[in-house]
Amino acid sequence: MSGKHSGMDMTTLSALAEPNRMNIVELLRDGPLTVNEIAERLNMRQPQASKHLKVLSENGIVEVQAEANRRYYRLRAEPFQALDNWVNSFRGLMKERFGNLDDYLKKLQDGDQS
Amino acid sequence: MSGKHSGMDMTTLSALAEPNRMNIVELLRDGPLTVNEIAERLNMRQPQASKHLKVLSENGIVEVQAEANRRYYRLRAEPFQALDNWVNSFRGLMKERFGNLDDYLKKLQDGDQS
DNA sequence: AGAGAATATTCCTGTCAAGGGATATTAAAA
DNA sequence: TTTTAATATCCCTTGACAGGAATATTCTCT
Repeated sequence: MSGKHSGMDMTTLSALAEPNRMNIVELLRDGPLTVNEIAERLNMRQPQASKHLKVLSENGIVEVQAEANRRYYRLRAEPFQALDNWVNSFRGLMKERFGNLDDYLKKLQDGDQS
Repeated sequence: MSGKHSGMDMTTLSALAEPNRMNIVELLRDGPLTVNEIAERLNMRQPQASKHLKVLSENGIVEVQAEANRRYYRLRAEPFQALDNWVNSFRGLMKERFGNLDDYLKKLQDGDQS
């Protein structure tokens, strides 16, 4: 064998690569929401919302908390930790190669909070 | 309108979500390589390597440097910076919500330098 | 138990992207 | 200019996946 694609979980990336799912993730930044709330705010139909949430769920990006009739979906930390860790493993390489990465990052993280 | 999927470029994610392309990215960690070298080390055929490199190129993940007959592909910093920035924008949220994110991250980034 | 809300699942269909193979392009060397 | 190496592109087929619509499931409340 010859192609071991690092520790980064591919399914996390492909799950996030779908626009609607990305929208869901962005939406859940502000806290847990039910399926209908999600579907409504992103104006997609409920079944599609459920399907996308299922994918996100299967990849550990969200978790469910059943409460009466509703199901609250919330973000989970692990996949973001893993992603952060993976991206940061490139930092050393890029720092020497491009130099100003550190400053660039610091500027972005400080100023840009849209 | 209602679903603006943040500042994170979706194409970067979908480009990285493909196993072969992820392998290429991992391979290019150690420095620029030609198409044939890449194809060879990942035992894929040259045309597929070229195609994947084209996708990575179109998304700014790699850049080309022509040298005589060969074309050296190397990683670019920007997409990783953007990704890092995006992931870090979740950090605050997760820190309060999960508490131990900071320590977890610090541990990972310190120990794991494979 | 029956009605109704909230959510999940199934089936179908269309689209898009990846691999295979052949071939076109570009540049170097003879 | 013909050959040869390196790389890119084209066509075709196939598989994965997302949306649409209908339906099944689960829970709550009366």
